[in-house]
Amino acid sequence: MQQMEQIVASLREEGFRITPQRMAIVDYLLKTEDHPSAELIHKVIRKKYPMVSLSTVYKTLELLKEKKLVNEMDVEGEARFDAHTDEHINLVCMNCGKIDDVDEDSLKDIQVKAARKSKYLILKSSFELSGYCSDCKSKFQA
Amino acid sequence: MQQMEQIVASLREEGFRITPQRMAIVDYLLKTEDHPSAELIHKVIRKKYPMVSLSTVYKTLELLKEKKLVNEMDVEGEARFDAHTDEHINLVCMNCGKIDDVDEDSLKDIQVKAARKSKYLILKSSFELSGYCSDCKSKFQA
DNA sequence: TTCCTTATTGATAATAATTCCTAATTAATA
DNA sequence: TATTAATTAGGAATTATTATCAATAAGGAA
Repeated sequence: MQQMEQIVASLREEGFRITPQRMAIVDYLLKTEDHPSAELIHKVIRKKYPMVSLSTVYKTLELLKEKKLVNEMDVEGEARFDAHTDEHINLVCMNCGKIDDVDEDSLKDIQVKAARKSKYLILKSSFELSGYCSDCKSKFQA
Repeated sequence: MQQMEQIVASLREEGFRITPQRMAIVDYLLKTEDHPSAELIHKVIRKKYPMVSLSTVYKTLELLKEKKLVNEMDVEGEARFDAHTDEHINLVCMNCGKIDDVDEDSLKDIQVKAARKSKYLILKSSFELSGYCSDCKSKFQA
């Protein structure tokens, strides 16, 4: 679990400016358990900080992604973001769109094995399972 | 490794028609080791069968996806397709865009564990590692 | 603090992947 | 072969994302 100060330090260190817009986006991403889209981040943040534009949200997410401070994932053609950057599995509900995280230590081993077999230099990982969450599952068993 | 006949049978069984367009797309996906985009599938297929439109490619891929005859994955905002539906890890080269598959038996276990922990009903899985392939890797070590 | 430089922002235009629309076509069945 | 409902072609529409660029403001220097 990373903290605001770490992220701010990491950006400042490389000469990036700490703006209220960036703070707001990072703050929201750290506090939420969701995996929001750029659009949703924009919508939520505007309630508190009306002076944040959608293009700034996109640019900030791109920066955070590059610095590996957030992960990006794709759900049905839409990018979703997550500041929880430890190795984990994303569970995507195909009905309600919710995303849950599941910690799983063995992912690291798999990554190492795959790197060895393939001779790739691995920089990013994404483990995703899709289906129906416990709530939605019941609707399909009626 | 699935065969053409299986796919054709599986579609016909559910009342879907076997059209030359669908055959061409399935045929190409079964023969290639690549993980082509809709655009590329269209381009390649038109050489042999000029009467296939891009929207048909999209619709056919959607159908094949629904019937779980191909998997879809996302590479930098572009959908890529793969008729190799066994459990495996996709290795995506962030430099040349190549995608390799690595078989890994332990994925099934992980899937079962995650389903148990989360109470999700798992329908689809996607294990993806990104980095540099062995060819591109060397360019970054000069 | 005040000024300066330049990264960052906001508004909108541009782009590109995908989906939608619908008349024309055709695979499958009798 | 005739029938008909599924499928297709092609272009328009949609939509998430990126690009553009003048205006603004963060951070360093004086």
